[in-house]
Amino acid sequence: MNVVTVRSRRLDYSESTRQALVDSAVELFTKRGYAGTSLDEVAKRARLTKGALYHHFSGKQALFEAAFDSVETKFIEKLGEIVSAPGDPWETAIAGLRAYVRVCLEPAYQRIVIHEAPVVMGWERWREAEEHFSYGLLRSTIEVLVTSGELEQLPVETMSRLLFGALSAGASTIAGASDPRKASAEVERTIVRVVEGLRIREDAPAPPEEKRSRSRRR
Amino acid sequence: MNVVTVRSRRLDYSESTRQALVDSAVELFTKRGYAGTSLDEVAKRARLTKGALYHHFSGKQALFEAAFDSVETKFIEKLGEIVSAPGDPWETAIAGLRAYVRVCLEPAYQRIVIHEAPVVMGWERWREAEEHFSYGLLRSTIEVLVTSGELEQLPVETMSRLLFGALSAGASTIAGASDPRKASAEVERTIVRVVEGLRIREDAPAPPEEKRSRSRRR
DNA sequence: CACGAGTACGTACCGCCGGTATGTCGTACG
DNA sequence: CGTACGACATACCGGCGGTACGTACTCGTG
Repeated sequence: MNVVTVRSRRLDYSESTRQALVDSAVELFTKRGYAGTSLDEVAKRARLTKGALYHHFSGKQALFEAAFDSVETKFIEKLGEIVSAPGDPWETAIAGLRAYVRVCLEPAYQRIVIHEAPVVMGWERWREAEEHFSYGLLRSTIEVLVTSGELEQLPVETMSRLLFGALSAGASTIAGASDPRKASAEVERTIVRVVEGLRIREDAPAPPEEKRSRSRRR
Repeated sequence: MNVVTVRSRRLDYSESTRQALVDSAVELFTKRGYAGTSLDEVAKRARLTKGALYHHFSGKQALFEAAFDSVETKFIEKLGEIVSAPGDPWETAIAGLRAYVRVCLEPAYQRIVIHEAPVVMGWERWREAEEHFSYGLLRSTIEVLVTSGELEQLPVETMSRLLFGALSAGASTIAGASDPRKASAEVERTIVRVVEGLRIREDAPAPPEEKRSRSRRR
């Protein structure tokens, strides 16, 4: 009959239970952290048992990575549209910056992606995964700004790393602040100011390449 | 006789075993991380048992915090001398920056203080502890720069947080780079450039306060 | 010096949790 | 209609954090 095998109802069910497990994991990891969450809890909250969990995932780490992917894809989609929108690259980049700060306020993103992922997955693997998500977005945006002559000629990779770290710290600050709205405004303002400090202004050309401001040596 | 009771030899021994436990914890936490280290291992490496460990510390968390304090005090001392040295505030601050980047390359500092502490201790408690250590130092340095008119008038707290995050990310980048020396040089150069972007240059006074610089070429 | 008390550990054990091995039920397929 | 396989559930193990308790040594006191 159909050359393309129709996706069986059974597979649909299976996929839905897998998604239920991931959703449950995201919730619990967000609330109690990786170490504080037991697999029995995750399974129970999805009205399943640990057996089902170990059928779909090879272990706790794999479950966490699935939760990580889920959170990333959920929050980063819109961000991609923003920074890839047509218009002045500088303006869109700044808009992306502001949007990302807002994403960082989501508890799930904050705890799972920013705080726990580097520890749970290991920094190397986290870095690798981030290439396809928020960091990759930031990096490509910066690359555009540098090649279009808006930003100072600095190593893109390094600059992206530093800015990414600053953004994460800003997000944590906002989340932990007594007045999040005020903190959010300050972080946005400061971050934008930092980036503008790296902007190339044609009215005052930057000093040619490496230049020692003082007689400071070594 | 001595009015002040002399410290008994027994207390000396006790203190030394405590220190041995802390040293062992620092080593193992650095190599295998918090979750990957068992208390039996820590005790065994110090030629003790878990009983001794639980006599000196209330639990695994408390042991970690002791290790955290140990690492911080060990590496931050020299940094404090550097930034509190007399001389041009800008130059000493930059010197402090470079020195801190080097501290961040220490594996123990990297893993325990930067990566695991916020997760293990909880971000709020980590932030509180950092007030007395590296973050406190950075913050006070920035405060000096702002009040002495070297740096742009921005919220000191926020600026410190962002810079601290950028530094941590830079350290991680260096540690994970295939060519650490090159990466280190790039991070230093970029960080310094970022801070210089926030510097107030009297030859070209910055636009008064908040100002939309809307004139932009493409 | 005798002796009780407190300190500095060691030993034995418990409960939880990640992981594994195995069983069971339903569905697709020949 | 039987059978093989996927989608779970159940039972169990080992390791680890934490606790309870035992013990030896020391110190202060009469």
